[in-house]
Amino acid sequence: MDFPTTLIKAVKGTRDLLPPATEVWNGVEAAARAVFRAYNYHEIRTPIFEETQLFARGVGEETDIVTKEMYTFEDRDGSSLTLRPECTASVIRAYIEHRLDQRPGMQKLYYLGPMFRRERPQKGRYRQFYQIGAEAIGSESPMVDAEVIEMVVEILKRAGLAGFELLINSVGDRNCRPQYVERLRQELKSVAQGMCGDCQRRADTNPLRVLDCKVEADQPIIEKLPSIVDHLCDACRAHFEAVKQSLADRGLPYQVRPRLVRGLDYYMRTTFEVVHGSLGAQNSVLGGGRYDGLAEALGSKVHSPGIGFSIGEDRLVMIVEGGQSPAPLDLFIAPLGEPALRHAALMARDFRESGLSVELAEGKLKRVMELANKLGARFALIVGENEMAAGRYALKDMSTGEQESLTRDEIAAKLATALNC
RNA sequence: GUGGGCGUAGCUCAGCUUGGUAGAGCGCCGGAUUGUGGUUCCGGUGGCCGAGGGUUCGAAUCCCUCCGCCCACCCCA
Repeated sequence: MDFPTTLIKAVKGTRDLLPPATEVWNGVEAAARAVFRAYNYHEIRTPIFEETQLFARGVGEETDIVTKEMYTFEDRDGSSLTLRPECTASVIRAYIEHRLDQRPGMQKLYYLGPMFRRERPQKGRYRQFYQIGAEAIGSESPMVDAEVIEMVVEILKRAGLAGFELLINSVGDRNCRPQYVERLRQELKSVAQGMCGDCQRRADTNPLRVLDCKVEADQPIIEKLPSIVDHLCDACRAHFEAVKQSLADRGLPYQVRPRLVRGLDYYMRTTFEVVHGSLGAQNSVLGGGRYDGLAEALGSKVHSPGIGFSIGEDRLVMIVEGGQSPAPLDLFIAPLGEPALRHAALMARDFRESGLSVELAEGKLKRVMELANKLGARFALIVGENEMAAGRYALKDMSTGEQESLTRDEIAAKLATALNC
């Protein structure tokens, strides 16, 4: 008998989510769905892969994301497909394709599911990762920005997260941003040589990223660089002020971070991020922003301004985990002997039908009681010959050890009261 | 793509410096207790010591190569 010498394992950067961790994932997702519902967002499910061009156009042809960090492959007919690295482009594509702009009001859509990136994995960053996100399409109002931010904070709270910080910024629009970037580039020409190697390179290739440098020695220089919030055009400044005002009205604490510059071309005006200290180098739990030109870039004939965010679910689960325990088992049934087993199977079905989680296992009583304990059962029900003859069964409360002899109706009533609280 | 750390039981790890044929705790299984769990006690199962090659009488241990995982960088969706 030959056994394979190399075990097949989950591929690099992917992982299995096992119970009881999956309970935490479901808890986070349930919290998100509840909040989405409260804000009148509705779920959209887009394909997990798309034509490569969608992401290339949406994200920017020249970015690292497109050139080397996507899961791109050739289909059998020669077309280039890509596993979605994010969902915003897909949502906008669907919005255009199905003329959702013709539907009444704004489109408020949410999604959740796996995304893919082809990078070296590290803490909180996997090749298959999960995002929960939403897009509000069809309005430029700063009130929408604030509501989206309020909603995402509500999701985090509802999911059980505490101790996070909300960071916001405005990156301007097509008018003022290029001017600011040029200004920054000029400024860097004189100071860049005093900075770290990465920054010297970025000063040319991607000046905005210099602002995000973490090298300690560079910080004094960065402090003196011009800030984007001082270079917004009138319209962008008014928008930003209105967003901040609305956040204040809503009692949402935030910090303005002029150095919060999202890397993607399509972001305009409001950008935001939530960070949490326990995450290591990848400390961002969620990011989002306004993308008023994206729909046009993807071929929309109508102006479809939007704002959205996506939560890194892997990271959120990582910091929420531990606070929640797996769902307990309501009832464990221990039948003794063959006739009791058949009888118990029917009892199990009835209790399950009434909404309880029920497990049933045969074997030596000591053995199955041990199992009941390990499974975290709230109650154990012993079904033996004595019980069947008497029509009264032994119901044991596993936490107190108390046991009483009850009829089926009494058991049902007792379980209902004990478990409904 | 680049750098660093780590691969020994299901899990967490010791053993490696100074080579002598594999350990602990937890878990799992059984017993003390023929129909009663948790605590306790006793016993047991469990390892191609990541893979391949080399040195040696002898390698988990020393050397080389490869693979995998983790962390960080680049970048960030």
